[in-house]
Amino acid sequence: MSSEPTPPQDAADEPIDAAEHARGLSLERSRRLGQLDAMRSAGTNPYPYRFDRTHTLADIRKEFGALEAATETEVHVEVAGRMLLKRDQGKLIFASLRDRDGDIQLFVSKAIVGDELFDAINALDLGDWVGVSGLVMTTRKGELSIKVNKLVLLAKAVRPLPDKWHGLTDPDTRYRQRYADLISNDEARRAFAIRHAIIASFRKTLSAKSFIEVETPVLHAEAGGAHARPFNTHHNALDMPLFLRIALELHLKRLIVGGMERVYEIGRVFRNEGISTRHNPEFTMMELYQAFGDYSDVMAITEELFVAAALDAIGTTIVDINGTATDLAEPFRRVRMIDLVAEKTGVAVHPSMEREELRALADKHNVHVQPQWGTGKIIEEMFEALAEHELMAPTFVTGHPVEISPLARVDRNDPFLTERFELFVGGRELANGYSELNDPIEQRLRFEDEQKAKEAGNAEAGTVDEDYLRALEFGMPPTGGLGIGMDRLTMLIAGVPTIRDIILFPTLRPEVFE
RNA sequence: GCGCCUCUAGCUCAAUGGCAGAGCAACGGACUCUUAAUCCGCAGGUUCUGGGUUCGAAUCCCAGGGGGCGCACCA
Repeated sequence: MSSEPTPPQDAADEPIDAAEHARGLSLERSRRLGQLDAMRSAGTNPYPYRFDRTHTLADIRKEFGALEAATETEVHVEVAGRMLLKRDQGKLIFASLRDRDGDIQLFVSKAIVGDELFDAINALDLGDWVGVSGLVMTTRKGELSIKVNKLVLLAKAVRPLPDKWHGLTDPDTRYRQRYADLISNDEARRAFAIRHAIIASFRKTLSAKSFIEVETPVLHAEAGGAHARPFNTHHNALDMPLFLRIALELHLKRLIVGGMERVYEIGRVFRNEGISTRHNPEFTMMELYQAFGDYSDVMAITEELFVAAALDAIGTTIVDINGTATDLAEPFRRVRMIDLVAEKTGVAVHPSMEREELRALADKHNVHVQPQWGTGKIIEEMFEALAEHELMAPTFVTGHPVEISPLARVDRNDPFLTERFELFVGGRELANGYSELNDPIEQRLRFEDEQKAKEAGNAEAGTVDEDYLRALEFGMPPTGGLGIGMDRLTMLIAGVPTIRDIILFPTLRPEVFE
């Protein structure tokens, strides 16, 4: 409002020195900042506090999308959005306005708004936020429009938008200036809408199954629940080292001990490892635990979650995997890890075999075996080297050796294997689950093996978590557990090739501002 | 960490050893049904940074920085 105090503004405040003043961007910013000063001098706040709209742009399109061409209505609406395009016709201006989920054309006639407002609208820059009131209409060509009566600037854009047709293409700029990417690239907006829909779908599905959503600590005294290098941090008041969590698992299972029966968490985990098209140092996991079930129950839940998420996010269960249309609604293939290795090597393998025999087989297939690896680890390495990357259609790989699965329960039919699965799609691991080990005596032995591996120099190995063992000693019912990589699932459903396209602000080196 | 590629106007891109250019955006002008509006005019440059070769470097070489891809790491 005009009575609001306007802080003193001076163009000389701008940190643009005289030598730079003639340069393109500086010149453009100066011009727009000059508009701000002029508005303030005239008693108008270029950044007003609020605007009440009657409709979103999608509302208008839904309600009036069927209007015939050249229709004038008496329906008065108030809308708000960012002005992205402007087509000046002399005494008529067409502009494109966009809000969160729609767009619409503004029809501005000099005869209706008068000379002063017409000139003000003409002086707006692409990128400015505006609030508009007017009547719903269609043009002679049939374009749904708002015949503008009044228009107010809601926020001035001082920087110019990216190219109106090509948007932003430079990956560096797209990730660093995600705001500009979202303004100018439809594909970016689409990917993050899909991400939201998937997470919302998970919550809906799990709530319907009586799962409770919980939040467990991100700061851990011990980084357990997976094999990965953690980020280290420090608590000042307690003067103690802490780790950012690498998994959600051990706290959620404590809640199963506590009797919550069905819990899940969707949360960020942190792994201090390489960055690639499939890895970001912080990423989002969904883990759930269901009392009285085993790994077959959580495999079924995995399929159900995937199908519902795809339907909710993109309206179909058909997704593209490396150029092949694949229906997620079909039951996922199930195959044991040892059978995949046998298939690739032509030799039946099993963790009970002599280590030397497996090592020779691995050598033959150029899998380099490290001295501390046991038979189970050798089998897994052969699986990863020979079979994993070829698993395109969704495949549950099951029966991981005990050696590499310290938290999973031994297979009821084979003491060398666990009741575990990993889900692979497009050659990538998307999920991991098992019948949870709930015998505290056996869990202690498994932890002690981990501790030995860590002391032998394996930085990813775990340690003995005494509190977790104490929890198990109170008794954990039979439980099935599942973890799903939400980022990779989103990549699959959105059909994007890199994890940076579905993480709003991926990890980058810090930008240097001069 | 290693290898390959890449970095030019606000944005999208040309120029491959010989005068740094175009489109969009901006600026000035024309236009009352356009929609990537159109048309006329004008302006905008530390070619990522530093060094070198050369009569001459955006271009070739060296070093550094950002980014991409691949490898390694990621049980």
